[in-house]
Amino acid sequence: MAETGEGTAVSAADRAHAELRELLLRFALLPKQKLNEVALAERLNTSRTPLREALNRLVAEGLLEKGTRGFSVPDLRVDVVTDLFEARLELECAIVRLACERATEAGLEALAGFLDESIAETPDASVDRLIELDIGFHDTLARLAGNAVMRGMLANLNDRIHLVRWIAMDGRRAGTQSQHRDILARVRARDAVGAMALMREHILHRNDGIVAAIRAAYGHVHMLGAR
Amino acid sequence: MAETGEGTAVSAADRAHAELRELLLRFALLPKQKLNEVALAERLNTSRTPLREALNRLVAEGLLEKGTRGFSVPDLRVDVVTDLFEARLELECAIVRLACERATEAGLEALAGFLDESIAETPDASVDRLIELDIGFHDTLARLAGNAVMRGMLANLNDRIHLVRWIAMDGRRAGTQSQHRDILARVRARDAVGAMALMREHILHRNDGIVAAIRAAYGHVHMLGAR
DNA sequence: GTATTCCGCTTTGTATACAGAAAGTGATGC
DNA sequence: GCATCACTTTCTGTATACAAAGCGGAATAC
Repeated sequence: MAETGEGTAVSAADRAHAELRELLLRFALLPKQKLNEVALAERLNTSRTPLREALNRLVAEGLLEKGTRGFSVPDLRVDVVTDLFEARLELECAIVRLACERATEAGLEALAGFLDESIAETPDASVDRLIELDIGFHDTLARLAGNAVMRGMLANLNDRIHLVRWIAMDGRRAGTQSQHRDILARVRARDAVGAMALMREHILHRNDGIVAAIRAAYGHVHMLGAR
Repeated sequence: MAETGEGTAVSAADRAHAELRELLLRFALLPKQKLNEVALAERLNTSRTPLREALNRLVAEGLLEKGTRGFSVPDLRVDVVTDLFEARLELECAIVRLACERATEAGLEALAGFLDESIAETPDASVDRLIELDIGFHDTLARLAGNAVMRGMLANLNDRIHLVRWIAMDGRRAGTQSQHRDILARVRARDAVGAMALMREHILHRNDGIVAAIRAAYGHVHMLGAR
C-alpha cells in the first residue's frame, strides 16, 4: 500500500484505476484496442494483480469491456453513444429541476463566480480546459441539486462520452458558456420549466451530429494511433 | 475457465460476481458486514484472485464498499437510500415518457399479457416473486423505451435498493399491479404526461416511509443475523 | 478489577508461479 | 505465391506465496 503525503493510503489498485482512467480520457487507449496486461502493468509500474482489479472496476463503470479473454476499449458505436447522450440529457434535466428547488443562494452565487471565470478563460482555453469548465458547471449544478447518487451517475456518463464530447467541443467553441449563463439565470429564478428547456436545448445542440462527431472521433483516434 | 453447457466459457470471476450479487440480494450479506475473503472464497469454491476481481466490480456497481483494507456491505443510510429512490423516480419517469413515444404495439401487447399473468399470480406470490414481477414490468418498459444505457442504469439502481424495496413490498402487497395497469394504459394512449404522473405517484407511494422501511430493514437483517 | 502492552495468529494487498489458450513464426505441400 | 500444419512463444485466468497490517487474547502493571 502506497502512502500519500497526507497519511491516506492509496492502494496500487486504486492508483492503477486512476491512471487507467486518465489514459482513457486522454485517448491514449483507443476504441476497440485490446489491452495487453503485461505491457500495461509495466507501463503503470505495478504487477498484474492490482492492474486486473482496476480493469474490472472500469468494466463495471462502462469504460472498458471484457471478452472471454482479456479487456478492451469499447468501440464507438452510434447506438450506444446516442443512448449515453440521451441518458445524460434526461439526467441533466432532472438535476437542473432539482437545483431550482434546492440550490442555496450562496451556492448559486459561487456558481455565478465560477461562470464568470469560465467566460473570461474561454477564448484562450484548450479543448481539455473547455471540457473541464463545462463539466465543472454541470457537476456543480448536480451538487446543488442535492442528490449524490444522481451526481455520481452523471459523472459516470461524462466519462463514457468523453471522447465524443471532446470532438464536439473542439468543433464548436462558441456558445457553451453563454448557454450556461442562461441556464443559471433560470435556476436563480427558480424557473424549473425554463431551466429544463434551456438544458435540453444546450445538450441537444451538442447532440446534433453525433454520427458526425463519432466519425470525426474515429479520424482523431486514427491520427492518434499513427503517432 | 469453466465451461457452460452451451459452449460459452464463464470465468471464475464472473461466477463469483453472480454468486456474490445473489448473496447480497438475498440479504445473506448484511449491511455494514465486513467481508472475509478467505471464508468467502471457500464458500464460493474459488480462490481469492477471481473473488477479489468480482468484489472490485461490485464496488464499482455500488453494491459493496471498499475501505483502506477489505470490502464491506454498505450501511443502510437514509440519505443514500433517499437519493437512490429519487434517482429511480427520475429515471423511471424519463423511461415511461420515452416508452410512450417509442414502444411498439406488439411490445405493449406483450407487456399487457405479462401484466395479466402478474395480477393472476399476485395473491399467492412470495415477496421475492412480487419484486421479480415489479422489476419485470419496469424493466420491460425500459426495454420498450429503447435506451439500453438507461435500462442498465435502472437495473443498477434496482440492485442497490433491493433490500429496502423488499421490506416495503412485504408491508404493502396491494396496489402495485393495478398501478402498473394504469401506467400501461397511459403508455398505450401515448399520454406521456399522464404516464409520468402515475409513475411518480407509483414510486412516491413506495417512497413513503423510507425511514420506516430502513428501520424495518434493520430489524429484518438483525433477525437474519441471529440465524 | 481495570488498563496497557506484547505476542501470536489471521487477514489483506500484492507479487509470482503455473497451466491452458491463443497468437506468431517457419517449414512444407500444392 | 498461398494455404496448412507444427512448433514455439506469449498472453490470460487463476492459484499460491509472501510481507505488511490488523486483531484478539494473554500477561503484566497499577
